[in-house]
Amino acid sequence: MDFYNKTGKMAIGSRLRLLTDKVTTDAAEIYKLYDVDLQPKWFPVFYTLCSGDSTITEIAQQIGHSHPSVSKIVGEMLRKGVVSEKKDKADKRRNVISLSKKGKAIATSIQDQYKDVNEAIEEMLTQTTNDLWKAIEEWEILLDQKNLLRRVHEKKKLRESKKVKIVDYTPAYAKAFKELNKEWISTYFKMEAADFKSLENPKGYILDKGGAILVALYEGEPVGVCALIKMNHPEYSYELAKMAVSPKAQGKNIGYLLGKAILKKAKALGGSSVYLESNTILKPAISLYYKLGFQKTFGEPSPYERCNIQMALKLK
Amino acid sequence: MDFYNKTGKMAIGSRLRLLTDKVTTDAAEIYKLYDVDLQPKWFPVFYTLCSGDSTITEIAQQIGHSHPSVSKIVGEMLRKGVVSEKKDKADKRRNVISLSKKGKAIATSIQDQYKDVNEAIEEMLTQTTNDLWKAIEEWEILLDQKNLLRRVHEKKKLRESKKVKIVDYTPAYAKAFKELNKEWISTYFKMEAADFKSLENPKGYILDKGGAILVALYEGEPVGVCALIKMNHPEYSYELAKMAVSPKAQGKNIGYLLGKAILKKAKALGGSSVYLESNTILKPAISLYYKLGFQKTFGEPSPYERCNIQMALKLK
DNA sequence: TATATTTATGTAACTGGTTACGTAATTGAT
DNA sequence: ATCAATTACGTAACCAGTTACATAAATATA
Repeated sequence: MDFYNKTGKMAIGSRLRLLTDKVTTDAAEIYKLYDVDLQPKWFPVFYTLCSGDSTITEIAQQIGHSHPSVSKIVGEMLRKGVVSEKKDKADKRRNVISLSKKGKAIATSIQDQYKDVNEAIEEMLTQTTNDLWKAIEEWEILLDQKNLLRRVHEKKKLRESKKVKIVDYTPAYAKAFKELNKEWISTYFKMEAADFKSLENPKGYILDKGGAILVALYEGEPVGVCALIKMNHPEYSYELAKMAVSPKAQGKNIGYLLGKAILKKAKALGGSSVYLESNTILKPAISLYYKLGFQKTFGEPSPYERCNIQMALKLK
Repeated sequence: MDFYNKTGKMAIGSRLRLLTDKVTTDAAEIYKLYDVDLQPKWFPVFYTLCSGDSTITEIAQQIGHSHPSVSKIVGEMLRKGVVSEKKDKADKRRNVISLSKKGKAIATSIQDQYKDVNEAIEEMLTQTTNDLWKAIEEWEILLDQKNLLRRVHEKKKLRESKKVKIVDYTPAYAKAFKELNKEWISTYFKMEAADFKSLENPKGYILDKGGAILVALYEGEPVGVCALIKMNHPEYSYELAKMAVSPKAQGKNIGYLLGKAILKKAKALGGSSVYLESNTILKPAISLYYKLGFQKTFGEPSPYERCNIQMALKLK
C-alpha cells in the first residue's frame, strides 16, 4: 500500500486493519483446504479448550475477547457439536465448556494444518528484516505500559508547552492576575478579605514586600499567574501563592512550567525554602505540588479559611 | 498476550485483530482530545481528498477499501458538512467529492495532531527492535507476491510428498497399474486397442522389452504409476507413458515425484533422451511435463488417436 | 445503429467483533 | 442473617468493514 507511506504513521490503525483482513480471508480458505470443520474465528476458543475445560469468562480472558463474543462462538460450536456445555455444580452461574468427541477428533486432525501454517509463516518471517510477530508482541507490551492515547497526549503537552512563555509581572497583567485567581477561588470556595487585598494591589502586598509575580503567556495571552510572597519566618523564606491557570489553557503543562519558574525565581532571590497552603479538594493542584517536589508539613496558622493542607520544599 | 506465544503463528490473524482494535479504540480518543470534528475511520478518505477532488471509486482504490465502504463514509461526511459532492458533467455516473470549507479548515487544524501522533508512534518504533511499520509493509509486499493460502498449500504439498514413496513395479501392482490408467483414459477419452494390450500385460509389453514401471505409494497404497517404454528410434531412447495419478491423491506432488523418478531411471538405464505424447486438454499434465523439462517437438506418428502433442527432453 | 459489456455507484444484508444492559448466583460486610 | 456488591453470562443493539446485487451511464462490438 503505497498510500500509507504518504499518510505517515497516523494511519497505522487503518493499515493494520487492512493487513488483518488480508490474513483472515486467507485463513478461511486454509481451513477449507484441510477440510476441517472449524471456522477460523473459533480457533482461539478451540485452542484453549484443547488444553482442558473452561468457562466462558475464563476463555474470554485467555484469548482477550469480550465474554459475549465467546458466548456467541461457543453457541455456534455447540450447534455444530464441536463442544458440549455443563453447568458447574458448585457455582451454578458458571457454564463449563468442553470439547466433544467430534471436537477431540478435530484436535488431532488439525495438527498437520498447524504445522504447515506455522512453517509457511515462519518462512515469511525469515524473508523479512523486521519480524512482524515479534513486532506485534513488542507493541502489545509497550501499549500495555502506556497506551497510545497517553503517549500522544504527552507529545501534545510537550509541543504546546513550547508555546508557553513565562514572563515577569508588569502592571499590564494586573487584570489577568486578579481575574484568573478570582475565577478558581470563587468556583471552589468564596473570596475572602485577604484575597481582595492582595489581588487588588499586588504591587503593595507582594512586590514591594520583596516578593515576585510571574505570568504564563500562551500565544501572547496571559493564561496563568503565580506569586511568591516574602515570609517573615525562621524556616521558610517565601510562600508560593495565587497560582491560577485558565481552564481554557488546561493540559498544556502551564502549571508545571509556572511552578518551575517560580521556584527558580525564589532561588535567584536568595530563598532557601518555599512554603504553600492549599486544600485537598484541589487534587490536580496538590499532585502538581508533589511533582514540583513539595512535601506535606504542619503547624502554620493560615489567614485563609479554605486551607487544609500545608506543604514545603527546600531549594537546593 | 501470553496466549499467542502458546498457539504459535497459526493465530497471527487473531493477534493482529486484537492489536488493531487496541490501536483504533485509542485513535477515537485521540480525535476527541484534539477536538477535531472527524471520525477516525474517515481519515483515509479525508486524507486523499486533502490532495484534491476524487470520485468514490478512485478513493476506494487509493485507500484499499471497497467502494461501498467509501460510499458510506462519504455519506456521513456529507451529513456533517465536511465534504461536498457533484456529479461529473462529462460522465454522469461519476460522483466527484471535494472538501468543503469546513473540511479545509479541519485539514489545517489537524496538522498538530498529525505531528503529535507521528512523534508518539515514531518514539514507540525506536523503543522496539522490530519495526512494526516496516514489518507490515514487508508483509504487504510478500502477500502481494504470493498469498498466505498459496504458501500454506505449498507447505502441505511438501509435507505430503514426504509420505510418498516411489517403488519399482512388481506383479502385485498389476491391478493398480491397469485401474489407475483406465480411470483417467476413460474419463477423458476412450480406451484404445493399444491401451488394452499394454495394460493387461505390462511385463510382456514394457518390462521385457527393456522398459520400466514405477509405482507411487501413499501410506502404503499405490496411488500413481508411470512407465518407461524402450523406443527403437535414432533420436529418443525411451518413451514416458502410462502416467496416472489417482484423483484422490491429487495435490500431493505425486506426478512430479513420479516424473523425476522415471527420468532418473531412464538415465540409470543409459538413456539419452525421453519422448512422450499427450493431449492438450490435459492441462495439468502438460504443465507438469514442462516443469520436468520437456519441450514440444513434432513429427512422430502415434498409435494413439488421443495424442495431439509430442514432447521430448534430453537427459544431461 | 442496436446490442452486449463494462464501469460507477448506491443499497441491502452479512460478519466478527464490540458495548450496554439485565438477571441470577455468589461473596462480603455489617 | 440480611443487604449490598460482585461475578458469570446471556441477549440486544451497534460498528466498521465486507459481499451481493441493482441500476444507470458509458463504451465496445457486430
